[in-house]
Amino acid sequence: MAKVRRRGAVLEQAILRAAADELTESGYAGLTMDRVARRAGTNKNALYRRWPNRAALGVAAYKQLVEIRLGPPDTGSLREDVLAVLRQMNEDVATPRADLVRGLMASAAEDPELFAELQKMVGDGGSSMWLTILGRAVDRGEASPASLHPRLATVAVTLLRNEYLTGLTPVPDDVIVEIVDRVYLPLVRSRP
Amino acid sequence: MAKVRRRGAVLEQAILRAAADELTESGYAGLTMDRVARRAGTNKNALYRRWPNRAALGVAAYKQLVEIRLGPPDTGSLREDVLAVLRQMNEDVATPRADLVRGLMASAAEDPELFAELQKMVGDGGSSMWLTILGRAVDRGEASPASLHPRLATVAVTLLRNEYLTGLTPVPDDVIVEIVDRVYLPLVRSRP
DNA sequence: ACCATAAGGTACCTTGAGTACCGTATCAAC
DNA sequence: GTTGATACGGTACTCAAGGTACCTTATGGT
Repeated sequence: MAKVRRRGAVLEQAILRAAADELTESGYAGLTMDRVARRAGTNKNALYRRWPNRAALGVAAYKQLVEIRLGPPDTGSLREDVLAVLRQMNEDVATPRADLVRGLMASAAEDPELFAELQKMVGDGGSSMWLTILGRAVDRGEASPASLHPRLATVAVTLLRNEYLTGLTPVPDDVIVEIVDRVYLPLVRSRP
Repeated sequence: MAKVRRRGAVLEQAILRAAADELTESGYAGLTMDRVARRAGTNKNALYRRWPNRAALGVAAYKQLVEIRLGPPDTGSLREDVLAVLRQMNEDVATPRADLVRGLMASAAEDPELFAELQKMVGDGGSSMWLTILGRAVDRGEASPASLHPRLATVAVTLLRNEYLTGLTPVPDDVIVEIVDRVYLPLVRSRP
């Protein structure tokens, strides 16, 4: 019996891979320690040696899933840039992912450190990206320089995130357009 | 042994009361069927005869907690009105309640009907109240008539809700002021 | 070649959701 | 009253899943 025994980083990656797969297939509810262990071809010990509990593994696995970040679009028009980002996000976050974030948030709330980590991935809103997009728009005269403030710049994502956290995904395209045309564009153009 | 046996609505109220108490004391995680039953002086049968599962009971109990709605303030100034509502909300929703909403949302997501009900309580944002506040502001010339649109009117609550759903509560007062002064007021004043 | 370390294997504890049954108080209808 | 359906109380159970304990064995460093 040739039992090649994986160790360290190799095994860790295998576990994370298994966990991420489980997340995408069955959501956070489907992420049980036994299933992940079995799928990774190992057992719960190996998991608990690395993560203190299910929530921590969940967050780590989720991190794998969101690593694929793309740069800001540059269509030459603020409206198109914003629509592109929101639509992209709406696709990424479609049905299974929203459940996932809800589950993780609920489950990680007990551990402040873990929650903070999750927050970085979910709640941040990527303000630097938005400031880039807006910066270009300011140069083109499409937005006021006063709009270059994180809270203001991320209003569009924040509203969309609210939609899929409190509603059912995916968000209809009309809603996205409404957010952009009735809220975001008027806001960044205005003169405070 | 004089066993006065409660039935129907009486018992139902007792259960809901017990569940609501459990929610405020220990959060959604503390809402176990056994505990609620014991606290209400009954047993799980009585619970399952009324609600199909824990999530449904949780939502029903939560409804009890949020029934106390107050009307919109009328300070004579839009800024003060908005600040008052947001600050009130921030107090109401302080620490335990945010966990609660997160837990319920995650747990109710499987049942669309239940989720919709919860959404009405959490996600709605009370657009009618906001339209009232804004309506007065329009009369005073503090806001543009074009701002009388649900999506636009509720932007402030939505941003605040996002804070306490993705962050840890309570939200610092600076954040509330920032939302009002840098986003909401400029938005409702502007007119393209 | 040795040895601490970390795998694998398995069995276990505990909590909590949900179910099944049974006896009995309550209420309505006759 | 007497009867009969309903629904409450009590208890005991199943099942799934998080988390722990303990032992054996492969692995890689010294």
